[in-house]
Amino acid sequence: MTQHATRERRTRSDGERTRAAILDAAVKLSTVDGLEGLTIGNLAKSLRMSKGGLYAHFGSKEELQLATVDAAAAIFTTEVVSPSLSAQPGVRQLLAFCDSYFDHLERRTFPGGCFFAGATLEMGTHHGPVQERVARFHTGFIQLIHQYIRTAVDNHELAETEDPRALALELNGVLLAVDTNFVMYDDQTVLELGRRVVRRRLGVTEGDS
Amino acid sequence: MTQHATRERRTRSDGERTRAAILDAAVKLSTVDGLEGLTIGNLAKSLRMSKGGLYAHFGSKEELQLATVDAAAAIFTTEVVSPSLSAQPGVRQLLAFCDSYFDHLERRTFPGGCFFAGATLEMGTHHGPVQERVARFHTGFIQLIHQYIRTAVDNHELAETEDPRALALELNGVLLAVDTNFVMYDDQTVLELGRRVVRRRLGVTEGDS
DNA sequence: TGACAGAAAGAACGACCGTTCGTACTCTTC
DNA sequence: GAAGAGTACGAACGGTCGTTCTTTCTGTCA
Repeated sequence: MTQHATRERRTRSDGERTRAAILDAAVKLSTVDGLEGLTIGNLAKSLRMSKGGLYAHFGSKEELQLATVDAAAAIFTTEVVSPSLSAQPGVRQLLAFCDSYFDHLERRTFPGGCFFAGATLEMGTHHGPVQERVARFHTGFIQLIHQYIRTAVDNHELAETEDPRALALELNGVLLAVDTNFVMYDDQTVLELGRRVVRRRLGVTEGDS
Repeated sequence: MTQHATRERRTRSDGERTRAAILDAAVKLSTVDGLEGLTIGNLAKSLRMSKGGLYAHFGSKEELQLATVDAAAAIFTTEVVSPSLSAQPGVRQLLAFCDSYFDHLERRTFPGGCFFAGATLEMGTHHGPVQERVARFHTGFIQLIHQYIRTAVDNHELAETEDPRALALELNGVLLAVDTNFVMYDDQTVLELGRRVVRRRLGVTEGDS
């Protein structure tokens, strides 16, 4: 029995670099035009390469979309989830999550605002593998928020009557509303408003890190 | 000087009926595929008419999109705004607005969830006449919420320290989060959760109409 | 009733869509 | 350095996009 029983595709170092560049452009383009509005032609043009060349890395548009979701998830994890994980358990983690979210909007990580705000709404009614991938990530980060809230309740930082599901919905809502307003009106002040609203809701007094 | 100095296009009664049918289908299709994802071919097919026939009513896709936004705005006004206008001034109007919003989601007025939640996010980065039309409507209903809040503060139903802009952002956020979850997971229970959250935030006790 | 204009069909246009293919180049490995 | 596989190009495919045009039909009104 040979060691190539299941033939694995070995990628070359230059190919790996190109693939990363493609996904970087794909994530950015899809926050502007949506995951469905993302086209091979536009993507190729923005990278100054041929459409055929793209198919050396992705066998179909759906594969490209799936990889784009994963790439966006990785960026979101680095910029928003990770900072919250390394904060003090409880309310500080909730605060870090929301603040990091506003920060990643402010520094315009994605030119079209939050990738997942757009993707969840866009793919909500488009059932299939791409929707499932988006939903799985969305579910994951909502559950993370739930966990932060339960910890905060256990730590007596939040009232025992606090319903994790309700508070998570409220926080998720503030993030969505801030994103929508920021993108539509290019309004910087809504970021500060969001930070204030979150602090007030979590009972965090000014001066806390 | 003749009475036809500026030639006005007079629509026939059957044409008016068709136009309404087109817009009805266009609104529904665009909540699923987006305003950009809406195509003349799909629209014609769903109406069992020809693409050419559509151009008797709309000279371009942009005209169609603008008319679609207006048609959606009219439906939204009827189903969500009007019920709130006829409620008692103050908190009851805020409550009526949110409740009517959840109701219009629940009865699936639009198959893809809230038209404007999708349209604002989709058109946010697509500058042009269509975005302006969407933005104008969005601005209008946010300002209506502001007004409701100010009235509620004047009526001492809400604390004087309440910041209208902040509360409007919170309520807008809850609506957006409920819509997103409802569309993505087809989850009925999130509607009831949204109703509870809004009531708690507005300090409305159970039993109020 | 006849004339006119609106409504609708259907064919056709160039452009772009996702995808496939044959070919040439180049990085990696023996 | 030769072999082989990954990388990339560019042309081409059928299909759909938005749009235009010509033609036929029909509601409206003098």
